[in-house]
Amino acid sequence: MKKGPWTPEEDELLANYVKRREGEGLWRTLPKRAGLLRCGKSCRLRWMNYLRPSVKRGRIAPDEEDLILRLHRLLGNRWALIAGRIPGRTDNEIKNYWNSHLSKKPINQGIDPRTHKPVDTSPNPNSSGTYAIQTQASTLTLFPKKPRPIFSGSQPVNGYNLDLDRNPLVDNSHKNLKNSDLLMTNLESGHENSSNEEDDMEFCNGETFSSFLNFLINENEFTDPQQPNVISPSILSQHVTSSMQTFNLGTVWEAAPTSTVAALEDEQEGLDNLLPD
DNA sequence: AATTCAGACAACCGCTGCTGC
DNA sequence: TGCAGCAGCGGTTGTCTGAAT
Repeated sequence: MKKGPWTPEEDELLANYVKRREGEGLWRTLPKRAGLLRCGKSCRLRWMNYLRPSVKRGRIAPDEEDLILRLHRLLGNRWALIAGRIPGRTDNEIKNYWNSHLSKKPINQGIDPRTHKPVDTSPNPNSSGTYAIQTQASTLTLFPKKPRPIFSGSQPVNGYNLDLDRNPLVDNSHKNLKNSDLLMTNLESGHENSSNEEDDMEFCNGETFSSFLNFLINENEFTDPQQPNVISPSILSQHVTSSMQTFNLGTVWEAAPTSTVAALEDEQEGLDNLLPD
């Protein structure tokens, strides 16, 4: 089994085979059929990241860079999802570009590239829990009208512990969702837990998710002009309400009342435990 | 000219989730 | 319900190339 860089001859063998024969898929048996001394995984990666006709070569344009930054702020290191929004770019390419270029930009601006929030190493006695609001859109406060547990156990998202049983951002008495990642996950999956017979929720499809993501990318609509790094709950709740109408999200989501957001801001204690080392 | 170093990118590896049996 | 096979994902490592010394 050969490893390392691909030769032009190997590229030609693989590309010709995929184009002329069976297309993508059946990667495990493809190398033997195509006459390649590579593992199927390597063939798939080479095709997806380099040989596929739709792959765009060349430098990342400024508008693409801006889009990557915005999507990363929303989605974290979910490179495949980000790549899906940028035509011709692969997850590997975006990941590499982020690690070698973009991750340094926020640092230079005093922003943590992982959380997209200001780096503040000094203790802040006046933080009063607003840290929760400043941890990017991940604190977007949304929950179903008919609350129910969807996730259990620990699930690190963007470097934060989202253990629903211990996470002070989660109102466990109501099992409300208070994280856009959870929202995203449910939007993407179409919500697999909707088999409950008393379930009258309508979960959106991928197209709706795509539209909703487009909507979220326009970050300026969510931010307070006086605090550009802070998602404004009031502005957000207005837009979430409108998004329910615009994207036909049905009765699934409603914005948290302002009082809930205020209550969150009082839950400073224990937040430090959520921070990554 | 030779060597070292850092950046960019390609490729690998381990893991997860999905699907079919 | 459990298992195996598979595709896909994200973190990590390897390789190449050009600049600096």
